[in-house]
Parts: sequence; structure tokens; C-alpha cells
Amino acid sequence: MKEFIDYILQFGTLNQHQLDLIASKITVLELKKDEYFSEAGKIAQQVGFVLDGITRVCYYNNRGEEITKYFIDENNLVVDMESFDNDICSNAYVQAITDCKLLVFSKKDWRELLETIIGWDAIVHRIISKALRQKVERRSPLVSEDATTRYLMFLKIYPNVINRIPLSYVASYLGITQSSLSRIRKNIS
Amino acid sequence: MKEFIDYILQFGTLNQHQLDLIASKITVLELKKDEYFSEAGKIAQQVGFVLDGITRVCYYNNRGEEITKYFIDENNLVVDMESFDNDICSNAYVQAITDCKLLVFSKKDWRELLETIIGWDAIVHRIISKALRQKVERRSPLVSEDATTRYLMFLKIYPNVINRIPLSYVASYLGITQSSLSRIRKNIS
DNA sequence: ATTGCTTTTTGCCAAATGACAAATGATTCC
DNA sequence: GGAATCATTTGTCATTTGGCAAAAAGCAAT
Repeated sequence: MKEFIDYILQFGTLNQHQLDLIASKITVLELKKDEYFSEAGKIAQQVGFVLDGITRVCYYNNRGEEITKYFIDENNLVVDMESFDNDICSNAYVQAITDCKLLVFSKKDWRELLETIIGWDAIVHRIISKALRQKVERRSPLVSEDATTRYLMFLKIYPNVINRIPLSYVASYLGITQSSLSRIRKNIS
Repeated sequence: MKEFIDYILQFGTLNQHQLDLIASKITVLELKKDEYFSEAGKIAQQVGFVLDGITRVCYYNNRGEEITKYFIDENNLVVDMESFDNDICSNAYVQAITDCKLLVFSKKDWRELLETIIGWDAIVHRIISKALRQKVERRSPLVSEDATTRYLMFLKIYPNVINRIPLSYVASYLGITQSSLSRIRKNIS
């Protein structure tokens, strides 16, 4: 819980009363490896915060290949915001790829808090904007680098992830085949 | 001017008085091909809206290669928001790649409007969030597709751009060499 | 330890792309 | 019109990566 409070206070100031109100809406959700937090074709119903474990966002491209769009590890918000905010069907899966422990808000509570707490919406805006900017910053440079460089970038961005998840997910994140990734790892070491 | 009003009214409602106030702060900026709207190493000082022409955001990667991150064509906001908002040096250039006609707000006016007009900040948030989401949606899929597919995606996303700018910019946007792009174009036609 | 299952690594060959240089085409300027 | 400059295409060859299948390694249940 403290982790989450620290997280949001990076983006603005709230008094104890407000923090208590926010905290009162939190529930804990445990997801087993491979379970979904939200699914393509459905409307995202909750906002989460990863306390322990790693999740990923993935989708299927035209050719039916499963693509990992990004990973979300400890102390980050996990939510399909586009779907959640606008009540529209998502086109991506959000999946636990290790056993996970999350804090979650229901959509009803989340919306109530936004209307109740002065300044909370500004904080949320900042959090979401930063997360979006980070996604652009992380994904975009991959386009112009070769596979080895991309793998090294991945290691830098997600230093605590590589040993905890299947390499196939990393390969699909990097846009290369598992075999290529394997060869690259061999070359590097 | 009408284009800009229509643009912002997509994201929320404002009365005539508010629109007039916003309009009163607008100036017109003409940029010649190759001129910069904002530069790496400097703090972005203005928000623009492209009336005519095409701009791009680009930067130099570790190996000194010039990378085009994205294009901004007619009826879109052009601003290095990270730099503009936080008054920090940018690491990217925003450059006109055809002769351009822009509407611009100075930072002072922009901030005054945000504080003066109720609801304007919410509209701006929505505009920026959507733009960021769009950048993720456009850039991310490039990672997992081959060069031909990437080029076809580019054509779909920017249908009015290909015949107006140098192919070298398109190549650097797609993360391929000019020669490869040339061969791909040959194969397709 | 053995079995069965999944993940990861290898090997082989084909296809795609990069690097570099040269040729061609377009545009501008005088 | 011709020269100079820049953009694009093409050629050649090297390198990277993909596709596919088999082997090896890791892991869990018994």
C-alpha cells in the first residue's frame, strides 16, 4: 500500500484525508501466471497497480502472430486506459506473466474518486501522460535499431524482467524470432 | 482559423466568448522548408497548429544517424510538449519539411489561457492524450512487421505525405535504408 | 531416476536488408 | 541550355534475420 501512496505522491500533493479516502477503495487482487487482467473484446473494468510480479500487454496482428506490446512490472499502473475510460472494447490482452499481486480500483470507485477529490484528476492526468510518453520513448527507438541493439535496450529498460519470463515474450516484444533472440544472447555472452 | 476551432471543439465545448479569447492569442507563423519550429538542446517556446504543410520530429541516435520519429501534417498540433511544459531542454528537432503555415501560441499566452478558461485544460489534456496514444499506436506496430508492411502502414497512416517529402525521411521513419525503400517501392508497383 | 512436457538452442538454407559505389533522374541556378 | 547539386534507383556483395525442424536443456510429477 505504501508503495502506491509513494507512487501517486510523485505526481502531486494530497492530504491525509484524501489519501485515506483513496486507500479505502483499494482491494487486493492476486493473479496466477497466465491469467488475464483484462481481455481483448471486452471493456476494461479496473485500474491496477503492480505490487509484485510482471504483466504484459499483447495483441494479435494481421498474420495472427502474438505481439507483446510492453511489459509492466512492479510499482506501475496497469490499465487499458483507452478501453476503461471510454467504455469501448479493447483490442489487447493484459496478462500476468508471473504470479502477481495487484492493488485494484473498480471503475465505479475510480470515477467517484475523480469527482470527489480535488486535484486527483490532475494527478491522474500526469500519471497517464507520463506513462504514454514512456511507451513512445521505449517502443519508438526499437524501429531503427538492429536486433542486438534492441535486445540490449530491452535489458536496460527492464533490468528485472529477463530472468523471470519466457524468452518468447521478449522475442515478440523485440519483433524478432525466438531463434534470433537465442543466437543474439549467445553472441553477447 | 476555422480549422483550429473545429479541431478543439472535437474535444470539448467552449462558448463564443472563450473561443474569441483563444483566437485573440493566435499568431500566424510561416516556415520555409527545412526551417526548425523547435530545436534539440533548447526549450520549446510555442505551441503550433499546422494549417498547411508537413513537419517532422527527428533526433540523432547513438550512432549519429538522423531518425524521423513522426510526421505532423495538416490540422494537427505540433509541439514538443515534454520540453514546453516542463521548461527542459528538448532532445528532438521539430522541422518543417515543406513550406508551412502554422498558427502559434506563445508559452505565456498558452499558460494564461489554461488558467483563465474553465475547462480548457481538460480539453488540452484530451488532445495531448489522444496524440500520445496515436503515436504509440502508429510507431509500435512497426517493430514487428517487415519493411514492406511497414511502408504500406506508413502510406495508410499518412496518405497525403509520400509525394511531398524526400524518401530519405520516410526511410528513416521506417528504420530502413533508402536503397531498401527504393527496392520495396519498385516491388509494390 | 524416469517420464512427459515445455522452453531454449542449433543447424541448415532461403529471403530480406544493409553497406557502398555508381548510374540515373530532377531541380536549381547561372 | 548547361553545370552543379541533390534525390533516387540500381548493382554487387556481405550480413542479418526468418522459417523450419531437430536436438538439447530445464522443469514438474511420479
